[in-house]
Amino acid sequence: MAKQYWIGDILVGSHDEEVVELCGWVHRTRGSNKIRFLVLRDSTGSLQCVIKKGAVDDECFDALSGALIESSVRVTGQVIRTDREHGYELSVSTGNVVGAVNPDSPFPITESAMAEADGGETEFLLDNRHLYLRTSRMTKMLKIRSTVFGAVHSYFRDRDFIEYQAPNFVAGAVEGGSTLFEVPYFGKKAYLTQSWQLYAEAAMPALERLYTIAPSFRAEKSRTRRHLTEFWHAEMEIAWGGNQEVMEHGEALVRSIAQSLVEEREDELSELGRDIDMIQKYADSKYPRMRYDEAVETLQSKGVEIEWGQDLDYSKEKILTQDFEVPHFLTHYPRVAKPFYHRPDPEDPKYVLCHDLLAPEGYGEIIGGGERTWSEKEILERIDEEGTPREPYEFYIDIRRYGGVPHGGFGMGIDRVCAWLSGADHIRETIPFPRDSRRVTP
RNA sequence: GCCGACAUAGCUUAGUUGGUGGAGCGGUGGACUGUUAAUCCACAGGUCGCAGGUUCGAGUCCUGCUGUCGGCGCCA
Repeated sequence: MAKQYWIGDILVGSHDEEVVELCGWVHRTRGSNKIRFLVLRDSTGSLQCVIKKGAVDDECFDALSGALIESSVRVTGQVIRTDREHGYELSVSTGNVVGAVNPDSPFPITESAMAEADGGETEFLLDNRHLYLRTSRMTKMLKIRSTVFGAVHSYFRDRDFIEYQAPNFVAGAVEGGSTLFEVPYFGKKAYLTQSWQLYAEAAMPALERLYTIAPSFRAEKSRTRRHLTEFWHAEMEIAWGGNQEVMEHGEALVRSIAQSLVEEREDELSELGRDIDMIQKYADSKYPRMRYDEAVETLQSKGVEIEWGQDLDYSKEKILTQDFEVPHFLTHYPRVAKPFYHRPDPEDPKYVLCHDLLAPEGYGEIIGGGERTWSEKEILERIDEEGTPREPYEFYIDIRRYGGVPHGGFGMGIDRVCAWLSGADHIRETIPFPRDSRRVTP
Protein backbone atom coordinates (compact mmCIF):
# COMPACT_ATOMS: atom_id res chain seq x y z
CA MET A 1 0.00 0.00 0.00
CA ALA A 2 1.52 3.26 -1.09
CA LYS A 3 2.25 5.98 1.39
CA GLN A 4 -0.41 8.71 1.24
CA TYR A 5 0.36 11.13 4.04
CA TRP A 6 3.52 13.09 4.74
CA ILE A 7 4.49 14.62 8.05
CA GLY A 8 5.56 17.85 6.38
CA ASP A 9 1.99 18.34 5.11
CA ILE A 10 0.54 17.78 8.57
CA LEU A 11 2.90 20.36 10.03
CA VAL A 12 1.62 23.02 7.64
CA GLY A 13 -2.01 22.24 8.49
CA SER A 14 -3.08 20.19 5.49
CA HIS A 15 -4.74 17.38 7.46
CA ASP A 16 -6.18 18.98 10.61
CA GLU A 17 -8.48 16.60 12.50
CA GLU A 18 -8.19 13.98 9.74
CA VAL A 19 -7.49 10.33 10.42
CA VAL A 20 -4.29 9.45 8.59
CA GLU A 21 -1.82 6.60 8.31
CA LEU A 22 1.79 7.70 8.77
CA CYS A 23 4.78 5.67 7.67
CA GLY A 24 8.20 6.49 8.98
CA TRP A 25 11.03 5.78 11.35
CA VAL A 26 11.18 6.10 15.12
CA HIS A 27 13.28 9.10 16.07
CA ARG A 28 12.82 8.94 19.87
CA THR A 29 10.46 7.34 22.33
CA ARG A 30 9.61 8.15 25.92
CA GLY A 31 6.72 7.76 28.32
CA SER A 32 5.26 5.42 30.89
CA ASN A 33 3.51 2.07 30.95
CA LYS A 34 0.19 3.79 30.28
CA ILE A 35 1.16 6.43 27.72
CA ARG A 36 3.95 6.44 25.16
CA PHE A 37 5.31 9.26 23.07
CA LEU A 38 6.86 8.21 19.81
CA VAL A 39 8.53 10.86 17.71
CA LEU A 40 8.08 9.69 14.14
CA ARG A 41 10.35 10.90 11.36
CA ASP A 42 9.87 10.79 7.63
CA SER A 43 11.69 12.59 4.84
CA THR A 44 9.55 15.68 5.31
CA GLY A 45 9.67 16.23 9.07
CA SER A 46 8.90 14.69 12.42
CA LEU A 47 5.78 14.44 14.53
CA GLN A 48 5.06 13.29 18.06
CA CYS A 49 2.65 10.36 18.09
CA VAL A 50 0.76 9.75 21.34
CA ILE A 51 -0.10 6.15 22.18
CA LYS A 52 -2.43 5.69 25.15
CA LYS A 53 -3.10 2.36 26.75
CA GLY A 54 -6.78 1.65 26.25
CA ALA A 55 -6.99 3.84 23.17
CA VAL A 56 -5.12 1.13 21.28
CA ASP A 57 -5.23 -2.61 21.91
CA ASP A 58 -2.59 -4.09 24.21
CA GLU A 59 -0.73 -5.87 21.44
CA CYS A 60 -0.32 -2.63 19.52
CA PHE A 61 0.67 -0.74 22.67
CA ASP A 62 3.38 -3.27 23.49
CA ALA A 63 4.63 -3.43 19.92
CA LEU A 64 4.98 0.34 19.56
CA SER A 65 6.40 0.67 23.09
CA GLY A 66 9.12 -1.79 22.15
CA ALA A 67 10.04 -0.08 18.90
CA LEU A 68 13.68 0.99 19.13
CA ILE A 69 15.17 4.07 17.53
CA GLU A 70 15.13 3.83 13.72
CA SER A 71 12.57 1.03 13.60
CA SER A 72 10.16 1.59 10.75
CA VAL A 73 6.50 1.79 11.74
CA ARG A 74 3.05 2.47 10.40
CA VAL A 75 0.68 4.30 12.71
CA THR A 76 -2.89 5.37 12.16
CA GLY A 77 -4.53 8.12 14.15
CA GLN A 78 -6.13 11.50 14.21
CA VAL A 79 -4.17 14.69 13.57
CA ILE A 80 -4.57 16.96 16.59
CA ARG A 81 -3.63 20.61 16.85
CA THR A 82 -2.01 21.27 20.18
CA ASP A 83 -0.63 24.20 22.12
CA ARG A 84 2.24 22.02 23.21
CA GLU A 85 5.73 22.29 21.85
CA HIS A 86 5.22 20.66 18.46
CA GLY A 87 2.03 22.31 17.29
CA TYR A 88 0.71 19.00 15.98
CA GLU A 89 0.41 15.48 17.33
CA LEU A 90 -1.02 12.22 16.14
CA SER A 91 -3.48 10.56 18.49
CA VAL A 92 -2.77 6.95 17.61
CA SER A 93 -5.59 4.42 17.21
CA THR A 94 -3.51 1.59 15.80
CA GLY A 95 -0.11 0.83 14.42
CA ASN A 96 2.59 -1.75 13.93
CA VAL A 97 6.31 -2.15 13.54
CA VAL A 98 7.31 -2.88 9.94
CA GLY A 99 11.08 -3.29 10.22
CA ALA A 100 12.24 -3.90 13.76
CA VAL A 101 15.65 -3.01 15.17
CA ASN A 102 17.40 -5.79 17.07
CA PRO A 103 18.14 -4.79 20.70
CA ASP A 104 21.46 -6.62 20.43
CA SER A 105 22.56 -4.09 17.84
CA PRO A 106 20.65 -0.86 18.39
CA PHE A 107 21.05 2.13 16.10
CA PRO A 108 24.65 3.14 16.79
CA ILE A 109 24.45 6.86 16.11
CA THR A 110 23.56 8.44 19.43
CA GLU A 111 22.97 11.97 20.58
CA SER A 112 26.46 12.05 22.03
CA ALA A 113 28.02 11.07 18.72
CA MET A 114 26.12 13.86 16.98
CA ALA A 115 26.86 16.42 19.66
CA GLU A 116 30.55 15.65 19.62
CA ALA A 117 30.68 15.94 15.85
CA ASP A 118 28.94 19.30 16.13
CA GLY A 119 28.26 19.48 12.46
CA GLY A 120 31.61 17.98 11.64
CA GLU A 121 32.30 14.32 11.19
CA THR A 122 34.13 11.94 13.44
CA GLU A 123 35.74 8.77 12.18
CA PHE A 124 32.80 6.87 13.58
CA LEU A 125 30.27 8.91 11.63
CA LEU A 126 32.31 8.51 8.45
CA ASP A 127 32.50 4.76 9.01
CA ASN A 128 28.74 4.68 9.55
CA ARG A 129 27.91 7.04 6.73
CA HIS A 130 25.20 4.67 5.47
CA LEU A 131 23.33 5.29 8.75
CA TYR A 132 24.43 8.88 9.29
CA LEU A 133 22.62 9.86 6.09
CA ARG A 134 19.25 9.58 7.83
CA THR A 135 20.09 12.08 10.56
CA SER A 136 18.57 15.51 10.34
CA ARG A 137 21.81 17.27 9.51
CA MET A 138 22.63 15.05 6.55
CA THR A 139 19.04 15.12 5.38
CA LYS A 140 19.18 18.91 5.22
CA MET A 141 22.47 18.81 3.38
CA LEU A 142 21.13 16.33 0.84
CA LYS A 143 18.06 18.48 0.21
CA ILE A 144 20.23 21.55 -0.28
CA ARG A 145 22.42 19.55 -2.63
CA SER A 146 19.41 18.49 -4.66
CA THR A 147 18.31 22.09 -5.03
CA VAL A 148 21.77 23.09 -6.21
CA PHE A 149 21.79 20.33 -8.83
CA GLY A 150 18.30 21.30 -9.94
CA ALA A 151 19.29 24.95 -10.21
CA VAL A 152 22.22 24.06 -12.45
CA HIS A 153 19.99 22.05 -14.79
CA SER A 154 17.38 24.80 -14.84
CA TYR A 155 19.89 27.51 -15.55
CA PHE A 156 21.30 25.80 -18.62
CA ARG A 157 18.07 24.31 -19.94
CA ASP A 158 16.28 27.65 -19.63
CA ARG A 159 18.94 29.03 -21.97
CA ASP A 160 18.66 26.23 -24.54
CA PHE A 161 21.86 24.45 -23.57
CA ILE A 162 22.00 20.77 -24.50
CA GLU A 163 22.99 18.30 -21.80
CA TYR A 164 25.82 16.19 -23.19
CA GLN A 165 27.78 13.24 -21.80
CA ALA A 166 31.49 12.52 -22.14
CA PRO A 167 33.26 9.22 -21.41
CA ASN A 168 34.63 8.56 -17.95
CA PHE A 169 37.41 6.28 -19.22
CA VAL A 170 39.94 8.45 -21.02
CA ALA A 171 43.44 8.19 -22.42
CA GLY A 172 44.80 11.59 -21.45
CA ALA A 173 44.78 14.19 -18.74
CA VAL A 174 43.17 17.58 -18.66
CA GLU A 175 45.16 18.87 -15.76
CA GLY A 176 48.61 17.67 -14.79
CA GLY A 177 49.13 13.93 -15.35
CA SER A 178 50.15 13.19 -11.79
CA THR A 179 46.63 13.41 -10.49
CA LEU A 180 45.12 10.77 -12.79
CA PHE A 181 43.57 7.58 -11.51
CA GLU A 182 44.99 4.78 -13.60
CA VAL A 183 42.74 1.80 -14.26
CA PRO A 184 43.60 -1.47 -16.04
CA TYR A 185 41.80 -1.65 -19.34
CA PHE A 186 42.09 -5.04 -21.10
CA GLY A 187 45.86 -5.08 -20.99
CA LYS A 188 46.14 -1.36 -21.61
CA LYS A 189 45.98 1.59 -19.29
CA ALA A 190 43.08 3.97 -19.08
CA TYR A 191 42.37 6.80 -16.71
CA LEU A 192 39.31 8.13 -14.96
CA THR A 193 38.34 11.46 -16.40
CA GLN A 194 39.28 14.69 -14.67
CA SER A 195 36.95 16.77 -16.77
CA TRP A 196 34.31 16.60 -19.48
CA GLN A 197 35.85 19.52 -21.26
CA LEU A 198 38.00 18.01 -24.02
CA TYR A 199 35.16 15.79 -25.20
CA ALA A 200 32.71 18.66 -24.93
CA GLU A 201 34.84 20.69 -27.28
CA ALA A 202 34.38 17.90 -29.84
CA ALA A 203 30.61 18.41 -29.67
CA MET A 204 30.84 22.19 -29.60
CA PRO A 205 30.52 22.51 -33.40
CA ALA A 206 27.44 20.26 -33.25
CA LEU A 207 25.55 21.70 -30.28
CA GLU A 208 27.09 25.15 -29.76
CA ARG A 209 25.77 25.45 -26.22
CA LEU A 210 26.27 22.42 -24.01
CA TYR A 211 26.59 21.47 -20.38
CA THR A 212 26.83 18.53 -18.06
CA ILE A 213 26.77 17.49 -14.45
CA ALA A 214 29.12 14.57 -14.00
CA PRO A 215 31.67 13.18 -11.60
CA SER A 216 35.34 14.01 -12.10
CA PHE A 217 38.21 12.11 -10.54
CA ARG A 218 41.50 13.50 -9.30
CA ALA A 219 44.11 11.42 -7.53
CA GLU A 220 45.29 14.29 -5.38
CA LYS A 221 46.49 13.30 -1.96
CA SER A 222 45.09 16.56 -0.72
CA ARG A 223 43.78 16.41 2.79
CA THR A 224 41.85 19.63 3.00
CA ARG A 225 38.29 20.74 3.57
CA ARG A 226 38.01 21.60 -0.13
CA HIS A 227 39.06 18.37 -1.83
CA LEU A 228 37.50 15.09 -2.80
CA THR A 229 39.00 12.50 -5.14
CA GLU A 230 35.57 12.04 -6.72
CA PHE A 231 33.64 15.26 -7.04
CA TRP A 232 30.66 16.48 -9.03
CA HIS A 233 31.51 18.80 -11.81
CA ALA A 234 29.10 21.15 -13.58
CA GLU A 235 30.71 22.10 -16.85
CA MET A 236 29.62 24.15 -19.84
CA GLU A 237 31.01 25.00 -23.26
CA ILE A 238 29.81 27.58 -25.75
CA ALA A 239 30.75 28.29 -29.36
CA TRP A 240 31.21 31.83 -30.67
CA GLY A 241 32.04 33.21 -27.27
CA GLY A 242 35.10 33.98 -25.26
CA ASN A 243 36.30 34.64 -21.75
CA GLN A 244 33.79 37.45 -21.11
CA GLU A 245 30.70 35.53 -22.20
CA VAL A 246 31.75 32.44 -20.27
CA MET A 247 32.36 34.52 -17.17
CA GLU A 248 28.91 36.10 -17.47
CA HIS A 249 27.39 32.63 -17.47
CA GLY A 250 29.44 31.60 -14.47
CA GLU A 251 28.31 34.59 -12.48
CA ALA A 252 24.67 34.22 -13.51
CA LEU A 253 24.71 30.51 -12.71
CA VAL A 254 26.08 30.96 -9.21
CA ARG A 255 23.65 33.76 -8.53
CA SER A 256 20.71 31.67 -9.70
CA ILE A 257 21.83 28.79 -7.48
CA ALA A 258 21.87 31.14 -4.49
CA GLN A 259 18.43 32.44 -5.46
CA SER A 260 17.01 28.90 -5.75
CA LEU A 261 18.32 28.09 -2.29
CA VAL A 262 16.71 31.16 -0.80
CA GLU A 263 13.41 30.19 -2.41
CA GLU A 264 13.43 26.44 -1.77
CA ARG A 265 15.69 25.80 1.22
CA GLU A 266 15.33 28.70 3.58
CA ASP A 267 14.35 26.41 6.48
CA GLU A 268 17.18 23.96 5.94
CA LEU A 269 19.76 26.74 5.61
CA SER A 270 18.52 28.54 8.71
CA GLU A 271 18.54 25.33 10.72
CA LEU A 272 22.15 24.81 9.65
CA GLY A 273 22.89 28.27 11.05
CA ARG A 274 23.07 30.08 7.73
CA ASP A 275 22.10 33.74 7.44
CA ILE A 276 19.55 33.93 4.61
CA ASP A 277 20.25 37.61 4.00
CA MET A 278 23.80 36.70 3.16
CA ILE A 279 22.69 34.05 0.64
CA GLN A 280 20.30 36.63 -0.82
CA LYS A 281 23.23 39.00 -1.20
CA TYR A 282 25.13 36.32 -3.11
CA ALA A 283 22.10 36.07 -5.40
CA ASP A 284 21.71 39.82 -5.92
CA SER A 285 25.25 41.17 -6.13
CA LYS A 286 27.52 41.69 -9.09
CA TYR A 287 30.74 39.75 -8.70
CA PRO A 288 33.85 41.95 -8.97
CA ARG A 289 36.65 41.11 -11.39
CA MET A 290 40.35 41.49 -10.89
CA ARG A 291 43.22 40.74 -13.22
CA TYR A 292 45.99 38.47 -12.03
CA ASP A 293 48.47 41.36 -12.10
CA GLU A 294 46.24 43.41 -9.84
CA ALA A 295 45.92 40.46 -7.44
CA VAL A 296 49.69 40.09 -7.30
CA GLU A 297 50.08 43.81 -6.58
CA THR A 298 47.43 43.65 -3.88
CA LEU A 299 49.16 40.70 -2.26
CA GLN A 300 52.56 42.35 -2.46
CA SER A 301 51.15 45.50 -0.87
CA LYS A 302 49.95 43.30 2.00
CA GLY A 303 53.46 42.00 2.41
CA VAL A 304 52.82 38.56 0.87
CA GLU A 305 55.82 37.07 -0.89
CA ILE A 306 54.77 36.29 -4.43
CA GLU A 307 56.50 36.57 -7.76
CA TRP A 308 54.83 37.27 -11.08
CA GLY A 309 54.12 33.99 -12.87
CA GLN A 310 53.39 31.97 -9.75
CA ASP A 311 49.94 30.44 -9.51
CA LEU A 312 47.82 31.70 -6.64
CA ASP A 313 47.64 29.00 -4.01
CA TYR A 314 44.92 28.69 -1.43
CA SER A 315 46.66 30.72 1.26
CA LYS A 316 46.97 33.63 -1.17
CA GLU A 317 43.39 33.23 -2.40
CA LYS A 318 42.27 33.45 1.19
CA ILE A 319 44.10 36.70 1.77
CA LEU A 320 42.53 38.14 -1.38
CA THR A 321 39.00 37.01 -0.50
CA GLN A 322 39.20 38.73 2.88
CA ASP A 323 38.46 41.99 1.10
CA PHE A 324 35.31 40.68 -0.59
CA GLU A 325 31.84 39.98 0.74
CA VAL A 326 30.71 38.24 -2.44
CA PRO A 327 32.44 35.92 -4.91
CA HIS A 328 34.92 37.53 -7.24
CA PHE A 329 36.75 36.65 -10.43
CA LEU A 330 40.46 36.54 -11.02
CA THR A 331 41.32 36.78 -14.72
CA HIS A 332 44.25 36.83 -17.15
CA TYR A 333 46.74 34.52 -15.46
CA PRO A 334 50.25 34.20 -16.95
CA ARG A 335 50.29 31.51 -19.63
CA VAL A 336 53.09 29.69 -17.80
CA ALA A 337 50.73 29.09 -14.87
CA LYS A 338 47.93 27.47 -16.89
CA PRO A 339 47.48 24.32 -19.03
CA PHE A 340 47.79 24.28 -22.81
CA TYR A 341 44.12 24.52 -23.68
CA HIS A 342 43.86 28.10 -22.39
CA ARG A 343 44.00 30.62 -25.21
CA PRO A 344 46.79 33.23 -25.00
CA ASP A 345 45.49 36.80 -24.97
CA PRO A 346 45.96 38.21 -28.50
CA GLU A 347 46.59 41.63 -26.92
CA ASP A 348 49.40 40.28 -24.76
CA PRO A 349 50.31 36.60 -25.17
CA LYS A 350 52.11 36.57 -21.81
CA TYR A 351 48.62 36.04 -20.41
CA VAL A 352 45.82 33.61 -21.11
CA LEU A 353 42.12 34.40 -21.37
CA CYS A 354 40.96 32.62 -18.27
CA HIS A 355 39.11 33.18 -15.04
CA ASP A 356 38.69 31.63 -11.61
CA LEU A 357 35.73 32.44 -9.42
CA LEU A 358 36.64 32.60 -5.74
CA ALA A 359 33.94 32.16 -3.13
CA PRO A 360 34.08 34.32 0.00
CA GLU A 361 34.25 33.15 3.64
CA GLY A 362 37.44 31.25 2.89
CA TYR A 363 35.82 28.66 0.59
CA GLY A 364 38.12 29.47 -2.32
CA GLU A 365 37.90 28.52 -5.95
CA ILE A 366 34.54 27.26 -7.15
CA ILE A 367 34.85 27.88 -10.90
CA GLY A 368 37.75 27.66 -13.31
CA GLY A 369 37.23 28.52 -16.93
CA GLY A 370 38.15 30.57 -19.93
CA GLU A 371 38.57 30.76 -23.66
CA ARG A 372 40.08 27.75 -25.46
CA THR A 373 43.00 27.66 -27.81
CA TRP A 374 41.12 27.00 -31.02
CA SER A 375 43.48 27.12 -34.00
CA GLU A 376 45.59 24.09 -34.92
CA LYS A 377 48.77 26.17 -35.04
CA GLU A 378 48.24 27.68 -31.62
CA ILE A 379 47.26 24.44 -29.89
CA LEU A 380 50.36 22.62 -31.21
CA GLU A 381 52.51 25.49 -30.04
CA ARG A 382 50.99 25.37 -26.57
CA ILE A 383 51.19 21.58 -26.26
CA ASP A 384 54.84 21.58 -27.32
CA GLU A 385 55.86 24.45 -25.07
CA GLU A 386 54.26 22.62 -22.15
CA GLY A 387 56.10 19.41 -23.05
CA THR A 388 52.84 17.45 -23.17
CA PRO A 389 52.81 14.44 -25.53
CA ARG A 390 50.58 14.97 -28.57
CA GLU A 391 49.29 11.40 -29.03
CA PRO A 392 46.53 11.29 -26.41
CA TYR A 393 45.19 14.60 -27.69
CA GLU A 394 45.20 13.79 -31.38
CA PHE A 395 41.40 13.91 -31.53
CA TYR A 396 41.42 17.22 -29.69
CA ILE A 397 43.88 18.72 -32.15
CA ASP A 398 41.96 17.28 -35.10
CA ILE A 399 38.79 19.13 -34.10
CA ARG A 400 40.63 22.36 -34.89
CA ARG A 401 41.38 21.30 -38.47
CA TYR A 402 37.70 21.47 -39.45
CA GLY A 403 36.16 24.84 -38.91
CA GLY A 404 37.58 25.89 -35.57
CA VAL A 405 35.77 28.76 -33.93
CA PRO A 406 36.32 30.85 -30.81
CA HIS A 407 34.80 29.05 -27.85
CA GLY A 408 35.18 28.58 -24.15
CA GLY A 409 33.67 27.16 -21.04
CA PHE A 410 34.05 26.57 -17.36
CA GLY A 411 33.93 23.88 -14.70
CA MET A 412 32.23 24.42 -11.38
CA GLY A 413 32.83 22.24 -8.35
CA ILE A 414 29.27 21.56 -7.22
CA ASP A 415 30.30 20.09 -3.89
CA ARG A 416 32.33 23.20 -3.16
CA VAL A 417 29.38 25.38 -4.03
CA CYS A 418 27.21 23.31 -1.69
CA ALA A 419 29.81 23.57 1.08
CA TRP A 420 30.07 27.33 0.70
CA LEU A 421 26.35 28.08 0.50
CA SER A 422 25.41 25.68 3.30
CA GLY A 423 28.26 26.91 5.47
CA ALA A 424 29.70 23.40 5.86
CA ASP A 425 33.01 23.03 7.67
CA HIS A 426 34.15 20.38 5.23
CA ILE A 427 33.30 19.55 1.63
CA ARG A 428 32.53 15.94 2.53
CA GLU A 429 29.56 17.04 4.61
CA THR A 430 27.83 17.90 1.35
CA ILE A 431 28.12 14.54 -0.43
CA PRO A 432 26.51 11.24 0.62
CA PHE A 433 29.59 9.04 0.40
CA PRO A 434 32.74 11.17 0.32
CA ARG A 435 35.87 9.82 -1.31
CA ASP A 436 39.28 11.08 -0.35
CA SER A 437 42.82 9.74 -0.50
CA ARG A 438 42.30 7.57 2.56
CA ARG A 439 38.68 6.54 2.34
CA VAL A 440 36.68 4.58 -0.21
CA THR A 441 34.27 2.99 2.27
CA PRO A 442 31.46 2.65 3.00
C1' G B 1 54.97 13.58 -1.16
C1' C B 2 55.58 16.65 3.42
C1' C B 3 54.31 18.51 8.57
C1' G B 4 51.37 17.80 13.08
C1' A B 5 47.89 15.32 16.42
C1' C B 6 45.08 11.32 18.18
C1' A B 7 43.60 5.85 19.30
C1' U B 8 39.92 3.56 26.60
C1' A B 9 32.46 -0.20 26.43
C1' G B 10 28.00 0.21 20.52
C1' C B 11 28.64 6.02 21.03
C1' U B 12 30.85 10.38 23.86
C1' U B 13 34.50 10.33 27.38
C1' A B 14 37.27 10.51 32.85
C1' G B 15 41.51 7.96 34.35
C1' U B 16 46.56 12.16 39.10
C1' U B 17 53.81 10.90 40.46
C1' G B 18 53.15 3.59 36.95
C1' G B 19 49.76 -0.02 41.81
C1' U B 20 43.62 -4.93 38.97
C1' G B 21 39.52 1.00 34.55
C1' G B 22 34.70 5.17 36.29
C1' A B 23 30.57 7.92 34.16
C1' G B 24 26.66 9.77 30.65
C1' C B 25 24.01 8.10 26.32
C1' G B 26 22.32 3.68 23.98
C1' G B 27 20.54 -1.69 25.45
C1' U B 28 17.89 -5.13 29.06
C1' G B 29 14.49 -5.59 33.50
C1' G B 30 11.38 -2.71 36.84
C1' A B 31 8.38 2.06 38.56
C1' C B 32 5.53 6.08 36.58
C1' U B 33 -1.22 8.46 32.43
C1' G B 34 1.49 14.44 29.05
C1' U B 35 6.73 13.37 28.17
C1' U B 36 10.23 17.04 25.17
C1' A B 37 17.86 14.45 24.83
C1' A B 38 11.54 12.56 30.17
C1' U B 39 12.73 11.01 35.22
C1' C B 40 13.97 7.22 39.11
C1' C B 41 16.04 2.07 40.57
C1' A B 42 18.80 -2.23 39.02
C1' C B 43 21.61 -5.23 35.45
C1' A B 44 24.66 -6.46 31.30
C1' G B 45 28.60 -4.50 28.38
C1' G B 46 36.25 -3.40 28.33
C1' U B 47 42.38 -8.12 24.97
C1' C B 48 42.60 0.24 27.16
C1' G B 49 44.40 -0.02 18.26
C1' C B 50 48.53 -3.99 17.24
C1' A B 51 53.62 -5.87 18.38
C1' G B 52 57.81 -5.48 21.24
C1' G B 53 60.60 -3.15 25.42
C1' U B 54 61.60 -0.98 30.57
C1' U B 55 59.64 -2.45 35.49
C1' C B 56 58.09 -6.53 41.05
C1' G B 57 53.91 -4.18 38.42
C1' A B 58 52.05 -0.48 32.22
C1' G B 59 45.63 2.39 29.99
C1' U B 60 49.79 5.47 31.94
C1' C B 61 56.91 5.41 30.24
C1' C B 62 60.00 3.95 25.51
C1' U B 63 60.37 1.90 20.27
C1' G B 64 58.09 0.17 15.90
C1' C B 65 53.65 -0.70 13.12
C1' U B 66 48.59 0.16 11.69
C1' G B 67 44.44 3.26 11.41
C1' U B 68 42.11 7.90 11.71
C1' C B 69 41.93 13.14 11.95
C1' G B 70 43.94 18.19 10.92
C1' G B 71 47.03 21.09 7.65
C1' C B 72 50.51 22.16 3.19
C1' G B 73 51.52 21.86 -2.17
C1' C B 74 47.86 21.20 -6.50
C1' C B 75 43.13 22.01 -7.92
C1' A B 76 36.89 22.47 -8.71
